[in-house]
Amino acid sequence: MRSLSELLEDRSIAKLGHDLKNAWLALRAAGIELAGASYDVMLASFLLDPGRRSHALEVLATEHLNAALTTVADLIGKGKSARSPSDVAVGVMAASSCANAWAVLGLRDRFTSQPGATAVGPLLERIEVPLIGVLADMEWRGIRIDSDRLRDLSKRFGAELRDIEQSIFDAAGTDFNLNSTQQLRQILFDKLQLPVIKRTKTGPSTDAGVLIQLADLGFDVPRLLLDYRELSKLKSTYVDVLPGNVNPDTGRIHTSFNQTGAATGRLSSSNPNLQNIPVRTPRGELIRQCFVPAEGCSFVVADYSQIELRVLAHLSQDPAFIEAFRQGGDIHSQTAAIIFDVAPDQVTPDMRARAKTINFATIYGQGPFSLARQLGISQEEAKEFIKLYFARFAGVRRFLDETVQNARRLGYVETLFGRRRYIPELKDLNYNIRAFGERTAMNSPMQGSAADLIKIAMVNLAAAMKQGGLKSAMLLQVHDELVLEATHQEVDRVVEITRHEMQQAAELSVPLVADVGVGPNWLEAKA
DNA sequence: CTGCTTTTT
DNA sequence: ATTGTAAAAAGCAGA
Repeated sequence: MRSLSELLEDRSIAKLGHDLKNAWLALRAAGIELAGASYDVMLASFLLDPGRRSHALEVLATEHLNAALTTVADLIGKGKSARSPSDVAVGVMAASSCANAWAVLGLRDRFTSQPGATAVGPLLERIEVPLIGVLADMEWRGIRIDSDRLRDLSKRFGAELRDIEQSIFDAAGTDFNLNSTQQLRQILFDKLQLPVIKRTKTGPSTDAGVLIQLADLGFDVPRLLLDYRELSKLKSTYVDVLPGNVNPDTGRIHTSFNQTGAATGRLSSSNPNLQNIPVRTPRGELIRQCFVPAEGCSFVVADYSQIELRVLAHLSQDPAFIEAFRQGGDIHSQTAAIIFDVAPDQVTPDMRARAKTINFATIYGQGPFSLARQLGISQEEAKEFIKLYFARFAGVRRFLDETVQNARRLGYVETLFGRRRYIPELKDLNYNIRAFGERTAMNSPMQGSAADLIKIAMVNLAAAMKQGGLKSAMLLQVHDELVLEATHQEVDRVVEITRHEMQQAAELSVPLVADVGVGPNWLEAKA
């Protein structure tokens, strides 16, 4: 019989690590299927305090059990000099594994008797632990890409890049490293004497906002550079890298979904990150088109509509907001009609755009200064606008104020389902840190509740598809969106089940709406 | 390794 | 008195 680590090398989808999901995948690679999980120390730690730096077993064991565990890195080394786990003597590995098992049991006892344990229990049992297997299945299945098309894009982007590069050198009158902000500063602000718009800690900023302003003043180098930056980012981060992420055994890309990555309760994705695939620009769309379903399948893409604003409406119980969502239709237009006190059909595109901006500003706890910048109005006007907004949505103002007050008193905020996030910054003596804490306190319940809702939907959807004996499956989660692969036969059923499970994840004071689309690639499936 | 910049929701 | 929008991952330059 072959060792587990040999099997892992065969099927690198199963990554060595100490979380339960990776163990699940490793066992599957070895031909052993777990029936389910009952507890996960890492997830328990995450729910008890999502803000802490590490939830690694050895760190938790040191802290709570005063025990020093041997890590995988201790045994095989790190980075390029790392040896294969199969080189470690069986006895050594066994001893380490036993110590780990002991630590898991000790930590579980510790955690279940801890003060915050009552709040954590249901989240762990009903959401996070059931989600482990769902995510393991998604990672295991992976997603297909059109590598030929990406290589073609790489050539095209490369040629374009060389042209732009030459134009910039001509316009600047000298060659330099376009990727070096230091050299760029010298060209822009010393040689060409362009005005400094904004500073970073280390010198004049050259970020996109600055370049746009300089381009609007009629300067060529910043205009060309914006194009260069977009092209270069997309090529080096996505177009050139994604084909190398294809697993040779499966022909698909297997990302990792991290369940303890974001303090709000959102998932994160890495190796590669498939939650930040471009879409905004025409070139971004070309990249999204390269994500394609298996032969004989279509993508089904389901998006929650305005989930964070709906959560806000529910949590705040603001009557105007709730009524707007119950009416249905475009929420930003509805908001505009309420703020500007006009009939819904009298809302102009500009009014809608302003309403949309301030709706987002509210979700993020944004102040008048940045709202003014975004809307292109004075700070005074922005203050008036915010005043008007909160006069119409007094319930939202009250809710946000109470949330911050309670957070100061209790030290934490909570989502709809009791997921906590501690915010020590609220007590900091530094004004900036405190203001940051206040924004965190306002945003986390909304972002976190939305994360809870889609996780519940995912667990229920996986169960429903299994129940229905469907071959189709979830592939990706992108915060408010699910990407599924459905056989042509099953497409209609998958669309309906997905919509149903997302919309019925919980009963709120406003309807939950999911928009579902079908298509031959990720771009075109998005409704 | 840190800072800057960019990508997504 | 003082900044300035929440949450991530990743590539590149330069020390």
